[in-house]
Formats: sequence, C-alpha cells, structure tokens
Amino acid sequence: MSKENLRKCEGDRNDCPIKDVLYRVGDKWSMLTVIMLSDHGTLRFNELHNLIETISQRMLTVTLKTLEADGLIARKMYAQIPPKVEYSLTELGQSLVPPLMSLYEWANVSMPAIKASRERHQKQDLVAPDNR
Amino acid sequence: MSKENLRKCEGDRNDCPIKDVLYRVGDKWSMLTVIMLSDHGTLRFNELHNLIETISQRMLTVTLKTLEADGLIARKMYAQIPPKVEYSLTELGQSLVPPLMSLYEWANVSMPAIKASRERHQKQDLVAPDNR
DNA sequence: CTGCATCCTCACTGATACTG
DNA sequence: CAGTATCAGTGAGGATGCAG
Repeated sequence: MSKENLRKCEGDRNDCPIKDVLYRVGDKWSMLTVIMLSDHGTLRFNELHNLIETISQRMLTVTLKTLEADGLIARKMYAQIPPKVEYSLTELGQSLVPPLMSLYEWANVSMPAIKASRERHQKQDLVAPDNR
Repeated sequence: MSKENLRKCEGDRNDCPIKDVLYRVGDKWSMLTVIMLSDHGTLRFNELHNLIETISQRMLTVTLKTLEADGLIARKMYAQIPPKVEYSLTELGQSLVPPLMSLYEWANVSMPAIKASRERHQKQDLVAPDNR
C-alpha cells in the first residue's frame, strides 16, 4: 500500500491503476458474470442468461466477449447441432475472485448503513427548501 | 463465502449485493476520491480538484455530494470569506479502503496480462475476416 | 442454441457561465 | 473559494429481428 504512487492521478488512464481496474470490473455485468462462473464452474450461454435474469442477450454476449478478450474467461465451443458453448474462468479470472469477494463482503456489511444514511439525507433535503 | 446466496441474481438490485456495491463504487470518480482522501487525509475542494486533474468541477461536486449522502465522507464547512470546505473519510468510508486496495493490487499484478491478452485477440481479429 | 446487426433511448458527463 | 445552473454530446445498454 505504498502511498507514493497514489499521490496524484492526472493522466487519464495513463498512470492511474485505479481507473484501469474500474474500466475492467466497473461495468454493469462483468463482475456478476465472473462471480457466477466462480460459483457454478463451467456454464453454458443460456445457463448464464438464466442466472443473471436481468441481463439482455446482447449485453451477455458483449460481456462474455470482452472478458474472453481480456483473458479472464475461457470459451469452449462444441461443433454440433444444436450449438453448445461453455464458459469458465481462467486462472487469471479466478485470481480476481478473492478481491471481488472482499468488496462483496464489505457491501454486505456496509450497505445497510449506507442506505440508512441516504434516507436521512433525503429527509433533510425535504425540509430544507420552502415547500413552495 | 457461502455459495447459496450467490446462486442467482435475478431481481434488479433487490437481492444482489454485487450490484449494490457496483452502483456505489463503480462510477467514474467515487473510488478515486475515496483513495485520495484515504491517502491525504483531510482535503479541501480545490485540493481534490488538483489531485484528480481530469475531473470536472461539476463531477467533483456531484461525487462529493453522493459520497456524503451515503455516509462515506464527512464535509466540514467554515463560515468565512473566502469559503473553506474540508472533506475527509468517515469510519464507513475508511472501511472501504482495504477492499479497494485488494482490487487495486490485483490490477497492478494482472493488468499487464490483461493488456497482453487483449492485444493477442486484436491480432486474431485482424486475420480472421477476409481483407476485402 | 448461440449469437450478430441494427436501431434507439436516456443517463452520465463535460463545458460554460454565473453566484454567495 | 466553493459551489450552482443550464445546455449539449456521447456512448452504454435495451429491444428487436435475423442467421448459422
């Protein structure tokens, strides 16, 4: 945790690993997909689609392609009719799971406090301005 | 790390802490701001603006307000001319730093492999389609 | 079953100007 | 110094239809 290399973050994505990691895992579905694969092991396209019900087919495709291009997941395609494609985490992908889990656990512990704080602020905002 | 509560993530933000935490820390500037405050301690508005050079004044304001509403940072305002406002992490905000750091360190270790993988895929894409 | 292509929307973001 | 207000552009993401 050397503080020195955190002092400043000026170049846009150049000398800022925080931004790098955000652009990797910060999108809407990547983390979720990695977690699902970590939890279930190998999964087929539709199995993922069912597990992450609110994802659109398009975004699942896009997310899987990006994760594959980044070397976080492996894609195994069976040349048969009907097609069958299996996805699983690579070693690199698995190495992401522990840090993800620590964030996940922080969320479980802290979200109640965050939500409570948010509601307190909403109430304050409601009484501050005149009701017009 | 009980697997049971990860099995499915269907309700949009209802029963899915992964999404919760993503919507908190996944935006473009929150993590960066938290890290800066963790690194420097108390900071004034313009000090933050200088440290995160690429952030616009508007987004810094928005980010700070959101983080404050969520109880992650504290805002201390001095009633004087010229105005002076100091921001610092609350305990809740500080509790976010360790998980953030584990992600940060994962990024430092893994980004080279990710970037290499990405470039490999780009080259493959360039030879796959007919050049037309 | 697994995916790609197209269209379309709207929320996030930045630029700019103004205020206490 | 520390914001607020307004406007406008961009691009992530969803809906739909088609294909191998």
